[in-house]
Amino acid sequence: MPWPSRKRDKGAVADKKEPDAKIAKTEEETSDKEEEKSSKPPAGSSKSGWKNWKKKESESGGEESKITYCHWLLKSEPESRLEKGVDVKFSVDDLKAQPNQTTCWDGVRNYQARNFLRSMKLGQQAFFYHSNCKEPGIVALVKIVKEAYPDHTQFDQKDPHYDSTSRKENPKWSMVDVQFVRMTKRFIPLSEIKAHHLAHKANGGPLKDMMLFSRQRLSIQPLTQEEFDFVLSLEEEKPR
DNA sequence: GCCAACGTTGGC
DNA sequence: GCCAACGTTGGC
Repeated sequence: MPWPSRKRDKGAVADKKEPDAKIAKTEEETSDKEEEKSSKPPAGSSKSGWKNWKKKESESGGEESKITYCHWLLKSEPESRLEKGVDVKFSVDDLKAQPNQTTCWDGVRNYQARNFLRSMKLGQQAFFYHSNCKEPGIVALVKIVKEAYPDHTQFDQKDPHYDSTSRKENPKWSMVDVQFVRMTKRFIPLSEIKAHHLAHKANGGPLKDMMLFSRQRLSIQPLTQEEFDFVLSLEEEKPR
């Protein structure tokens, strides 16, 4: 059976040493300029949360457009779907079944998403999101266990994400390795996140600019600390 | 399965 | 560089 491929396994193994990540420094034209990097490695964990959300806009001293991202949301399809004859299904259960519960996040073929991938730092946490399925939403927490390095599937003609225009000397696409951390205490549906987003947009709140809604098709999205904390705090609430 | 959103491609 | 055609994503 075809392996999941959207982002999947195959070589993952976190501590395998790769010659290193030689990210091409190409600077492909990117379609955006956002991305900012964080810098503090350990993503903390959260808890508390959103009590400080209000300050975000006012603080940041003088430049508020300098948002720092240190958390992520990774979309993956939990239901089977063929892409060039290969099943791209990769659910959180598939992730948990990997050696070390770790996988390489390959197959990303969008420049903006790739750039975010390249700015990910070791130890940062991300939400594992199920998309294109009956119940879209967040199911688990994962963390970055290996920073960006060339995505080998771009050179594999049999891979659905093969890119004939990419050269080994200067790979266009990158991937990171991510490891399962834990399931969220409950499934956090998109509908619920969206309801909060709409409310925050109207009245202010941490989710008012969440990329899930402004860049709906991006498969790799950054979250601010406030967004991450707020969303995570939802796991403590009763499902509505 | 439909279709809106939106990224990419390519003619000019 | 503009923009229409086209392809993909992903909610519903």
